[in-house]
Amino acid sequence: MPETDPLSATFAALADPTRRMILARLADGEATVKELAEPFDMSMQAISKHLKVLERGGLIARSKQAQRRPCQLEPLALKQADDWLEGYRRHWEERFDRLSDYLRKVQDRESDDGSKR
Amino acid sequence: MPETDPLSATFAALADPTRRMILARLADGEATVKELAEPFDMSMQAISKHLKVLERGGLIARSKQAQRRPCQLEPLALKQADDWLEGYRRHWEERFDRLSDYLRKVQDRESDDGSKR
DNA sequence: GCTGTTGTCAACCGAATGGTTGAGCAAATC
DNA sequence: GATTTGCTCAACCATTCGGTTGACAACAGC
Repeated sequence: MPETDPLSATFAALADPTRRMILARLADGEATVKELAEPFDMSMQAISKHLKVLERGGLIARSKQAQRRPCQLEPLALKQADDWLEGYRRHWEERFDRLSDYLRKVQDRESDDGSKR
Repeated sequence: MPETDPLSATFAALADPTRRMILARLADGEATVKELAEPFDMSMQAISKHLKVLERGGLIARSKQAQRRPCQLEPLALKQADDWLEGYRRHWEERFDRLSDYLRKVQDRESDDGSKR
């Protein structure tokens, strides 16, 4: 995925359960590649690639201490994904409202049935 | 991408500018494949494929009227993506708070400098 | 019953993804 | 200085992606 726009790179990085688990781990604080690879049945090289995808998506930042290359969460990209979703919030809230209306009506009708019985 | 988990399918569907533009169009209301393809310099087959990806991501629903196959936004998947992001909200809010603190400190220091001048 | 419109399916293509193994680098340790 | 540890790079592989073209199905209108 060469020269993609930032938002696409972010969403693409999020579209993988392994990478989302890595992010979950990083939410608890900095970690090295070794530590991140630990829980997975996968080579460290594979994890290294996942980290590169996360980095391109702006989701993590990497530092350098000795031969270790610790990663930390970079929340700005997450916020930008959230900002994009924000533009659609009213859609699911409206849908939720309609659902509530419907449930209320159904309940009213059931109450009527009950009174007739 | 076979038998992916729903959240991954949703994020993957969002990771393409064409598909996000399609969603933006659908936010204004139902549209046919032809109408959706209109603004793009791309075959209708390509759009049809994008729609299939969006459908697999749970982002759109399709009905059937005559030979037309209109699409509409399905906001639940967007909400679920948002719910996932919700778990990280505190991270970017904390970061924002730290930035505010920093800016406040810088401003204080500049005020000191000013008083010394 | 033709003809045009709308849309999908199938096959193909080049590029990207997600994994592997093997080699190698750089810093810490013996 | 030799070895181990932590990590990346390069090459390879199968699969998926994003687009194309061509054929065709289903319905509408003449």
